[in-house]
Amino acid sequence: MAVQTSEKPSARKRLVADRARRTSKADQVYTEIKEAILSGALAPGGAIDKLALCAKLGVSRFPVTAAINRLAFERLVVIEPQHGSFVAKIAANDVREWMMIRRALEAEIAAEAARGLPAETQREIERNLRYQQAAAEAGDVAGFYVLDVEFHKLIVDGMALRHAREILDGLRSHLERVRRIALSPPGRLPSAHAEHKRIFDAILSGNGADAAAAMRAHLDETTATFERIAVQNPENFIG
Amino acid sequence: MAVQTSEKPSARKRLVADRARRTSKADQVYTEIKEAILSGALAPGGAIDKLALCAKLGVSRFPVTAAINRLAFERLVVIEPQHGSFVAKIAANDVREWMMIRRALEAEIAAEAARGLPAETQREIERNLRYQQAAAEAGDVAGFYVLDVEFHKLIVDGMALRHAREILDGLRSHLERVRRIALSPPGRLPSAHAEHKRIFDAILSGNGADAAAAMRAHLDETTATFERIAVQNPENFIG
DNA sequence: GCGCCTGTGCTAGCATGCCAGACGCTAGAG
DNA sequence: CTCTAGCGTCTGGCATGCTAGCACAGGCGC
Repeated sequence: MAVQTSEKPSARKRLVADRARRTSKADQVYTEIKEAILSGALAPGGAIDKLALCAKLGVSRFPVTAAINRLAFERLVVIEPQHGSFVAKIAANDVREWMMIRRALEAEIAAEAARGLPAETQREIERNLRYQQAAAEAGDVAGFYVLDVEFHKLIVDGMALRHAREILDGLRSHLERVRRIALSPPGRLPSAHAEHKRIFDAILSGNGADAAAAMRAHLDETTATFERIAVQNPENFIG
Repeated sequence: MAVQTSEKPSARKRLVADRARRTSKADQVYTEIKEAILSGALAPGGAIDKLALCAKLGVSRFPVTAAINRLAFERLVVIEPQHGSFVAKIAANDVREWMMIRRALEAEIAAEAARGLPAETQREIERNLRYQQAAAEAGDVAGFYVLDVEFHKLIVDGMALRHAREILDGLRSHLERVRRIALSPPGRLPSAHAEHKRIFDAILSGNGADAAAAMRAHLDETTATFERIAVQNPENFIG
């Protein structure tokens, strides 16, 4: 089926940089499935039909298998040999542990940031905080969430912490599934914005302990929100 | 043809648990290569010859490709499409970041442990500390290292933190490569044992802040050791 | 009527063959 | 002598066919 219309090999230019940019089919399938899991289109515990995916995406089983293996590695899917692949379920205990890890890491990073954050990053965070305020005042929950995620990423990226960034992204991808179940109440927005501002001010003041404490307080609030979601939607959780 | 004397179908017991125990060829290859990388048999920057591995392990390219993909996912190897697969190099900056993440996580866990560690775990740690003392007095660097790793794992496992355990194992696998380059000087052993004991005592005392501080102090010392290794063996590092 | 056994339809795991891209060497042109 | 174009060879990416193991259901013996 899949009619491979191979284009002309025209340009013989050696673009080594393209190697990084190049996106394999396996990558595309990976992104596709991950998106579906995070958005909830594939429900926790649901089976993943490889052949249907092959047909839908017009690729062979190889890229699909590779993608699912990668997702299994980051614990978003569970592979049962000779049986099937399933979207991982969410345990309430896991949510607590993920948030504990986030708290430990981000508090440490906030303390580190207090010892010096690039000026460029500072400007970006200031802009982000202004947008947060606007979104909070408008009651734009979805918009605020995007800014919220960006705020946390800006600090990590500003400190050029590649590995911490990857770990936190992995945690967030799990937590994102929980958040999808129920958005925070609009009333939470102004306080979240205030907490973010407190973190940023502490970082600017150069007091690492204060910055860490502010980050801890903020993430403890977030954890409480997740707990509420779990309590109010027990059908989506195990344990 | 080949009369497969299928054993007695007797045992009809469905051992679902076996599914988890089952080890695929890809798993075996993965373990094999990872071991080679961590032990230094495959040097940083070195090329990985897939076909040689296929021949050596008597499998086709499929399990090897899957294994290398997994290793690339945890950043132990780098795949350059249409070019080759190489053992990841070690950057001095990465070592600092890995240790920062360890410090943040393990300090948090120590604080958590101070709020209550299972009695069984306490006994195991006490035993471990006695062995540490013996190894330190005997100047058994290699033996002490095994106990050192076990000490840190015991605390995490005692708190039943699966995800933190995985993250820390991943970090340790990277750091293990650095440590292989140069073992700690024997003179470090008694102080390391003393630091471990201080951590454990703080945990038992129930003071979370003390436990976290003790863990931080210990890991800062360890970081200093890594820094020395990097300075004394610049040829093994980039950046 | 009940339970074990076997057949059937699924799955993931694996082997293999082919393709396209990236290097490196060499030969030929300037 | 130098530079470049081209070809050979190596690599990873992908498609596809086959194997083995699990689950479930229906048939056979009891």
